[in-house]
Amino acid sequence: MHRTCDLRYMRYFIAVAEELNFRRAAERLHVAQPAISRAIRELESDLDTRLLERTNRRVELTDAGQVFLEGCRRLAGDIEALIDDTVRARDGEIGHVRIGYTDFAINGALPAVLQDFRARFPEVSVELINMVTATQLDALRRGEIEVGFVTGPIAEPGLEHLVVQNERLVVVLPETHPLTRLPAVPLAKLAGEPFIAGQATHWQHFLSHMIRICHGAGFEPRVVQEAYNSEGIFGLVAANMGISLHVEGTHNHIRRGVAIRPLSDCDHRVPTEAIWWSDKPSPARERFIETVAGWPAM
Amino acid sequence: MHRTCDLRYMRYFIAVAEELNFRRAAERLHVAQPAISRAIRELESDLDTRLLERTNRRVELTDAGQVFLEGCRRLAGDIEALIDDTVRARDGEIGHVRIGYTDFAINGALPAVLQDFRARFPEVSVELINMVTATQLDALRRGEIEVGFVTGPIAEPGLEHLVVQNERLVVVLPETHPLTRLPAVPLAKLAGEPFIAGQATHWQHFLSHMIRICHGAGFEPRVVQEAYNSEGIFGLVAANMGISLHVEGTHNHIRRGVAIRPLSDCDHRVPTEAIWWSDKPSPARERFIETVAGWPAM
DNA sequence: CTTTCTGATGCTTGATTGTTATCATTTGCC
DNA sequence: GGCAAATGATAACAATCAAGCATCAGAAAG
Repeated sequence: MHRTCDLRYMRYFIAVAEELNFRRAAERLHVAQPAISRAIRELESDLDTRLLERTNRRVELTDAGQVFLEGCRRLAGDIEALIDDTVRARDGEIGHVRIGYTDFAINGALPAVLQDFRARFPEVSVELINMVTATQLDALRRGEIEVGFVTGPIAEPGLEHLVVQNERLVVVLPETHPLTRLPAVPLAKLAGEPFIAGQATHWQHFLSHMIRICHGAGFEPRVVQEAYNSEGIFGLVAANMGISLHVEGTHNHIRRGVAIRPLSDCDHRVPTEAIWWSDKPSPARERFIETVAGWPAM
Repeated sequence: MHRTCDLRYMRYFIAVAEELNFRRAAERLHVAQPAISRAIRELESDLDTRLLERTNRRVELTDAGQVFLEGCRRLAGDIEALIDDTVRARDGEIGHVRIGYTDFAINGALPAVLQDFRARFPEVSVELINMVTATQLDALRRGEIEVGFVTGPIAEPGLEHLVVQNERLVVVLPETHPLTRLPAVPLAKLAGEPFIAGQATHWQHFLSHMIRICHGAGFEPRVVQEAYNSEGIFGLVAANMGISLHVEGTHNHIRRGVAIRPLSDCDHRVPTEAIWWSDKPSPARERFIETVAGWPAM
């Protein structure tokens, strides 16, 4: 049972079993007939089992040979399939990608990108994990996700990025707030307002945008309440506890009791970026990034 | 994709992928380390796919390598299983036997033998085909059955046999027949009776026994009706159309309207034999014949 | 009885695989 | 910072294995 179950020998055996003739099998395999004779002899010797009952005039399968033949056929097919799968894994046509995403990303183009990707690579399974930007950066470092959709800008060596959204900010107001009467709100009008914001420990990447533009308008935002996520912020605004700033993509996400207004004097944009570790090769991830890059809206 | 999917290389790859260390893999396989390096390189070259991402200090699987590893493991297991199946087919532990049997055999020890065989070799499938002796001989010649249970004696070169039953004859009488008053019937009393017999074209092997013993008692049986099988014979006797001779094993098979009596002056016996083609090897058939031979009642 | 077809065998050659010795690089330690 | 240890890669050589060629032996066919 050493070199026996060499696949070459199995192929030889399949040919002989199908032709029931050593010479024809040899021709089919483009080898000389003695090679076949010896291959079969070695197979039989290693298995300690007669596979072909052969006289000088007739060749026929033994019962064991019949069983072995069926097994060899199955194995030959399995190997072809395995090679195919391996190559397709190399090309990223089968595999798995784990993707982190922020609330901003899921309210933006991410759903459409995912749909496109699943249509183009149906055999790549996608795992989606909601995380804030900072958590995604950790997860990337630990190899727990292949791609993050985060609030940028991110500049870390070894981390590649692709901007997928670049959104203006909007004011989130309680429906009854006086500023809702304006079609667009100047930033300075928010100076004295109580602010609702995401938790400082998790939302730092967005908060730095918020603080920067408030400073640009000459005031420090007065944060009266922190919320865990976008849902929480909108809820607290609806409860009239304050106002907030958010990205414009949130218009996909209307909430009763809340009014959204653009800023009249602020061109600042908050980028959402796909980021990944450029030195960790992952074919499925590359196909995913290609899909992201090819998405027209980006 | 030529010699790549050699199993040796697959085993090498499995070892490296499990150890994630070329040297340890080499030790585990009892070969030198360069052999491993080259095997992996050839695998990768033949598949045109990088399987292991390796620096001088760390080895890790690529996505394609992971897919290939799982496939190799599965294939390695399948090959072991195939070898095992092949050896078991050689030993007749798995396989198929087609068995012909007469009415006499199925009323005798055959059912018990079959039960024993299926208990001992549950993975040998048994196909049972009811045929008269002459048909079984044809089927054997054509290779349509491996074993026949026939009415003997059979003496044909190349055909081995084993006597499984050796039965006295009994008289089959209509319930109302005067001879039923005797506990045992002398043969000569049947001289003038109308006989029911199996079809001459099919039942020749049994008929020759019947005719021989009648001649021994000094008369020629007067056959008034032919039947297709035992059921038919018993039915015609019950219908008072005549009497018949049958083997004693038929007492397993009581029919309303029919009485069975032994012959008082006839020691002649009708053998039922298992027969098979001695020069056609069939491991499952050999196990079956061994079971037949070991059956205590035979 | 010869011819033809079959699979088997012995010998030689070429290819594949393994071993030894060595290198280049990285990591850890003093 | 330099040295030792460990790792995978490489080159050259040796052993093994498999293929080809020529030929043989036995059976069927004419």
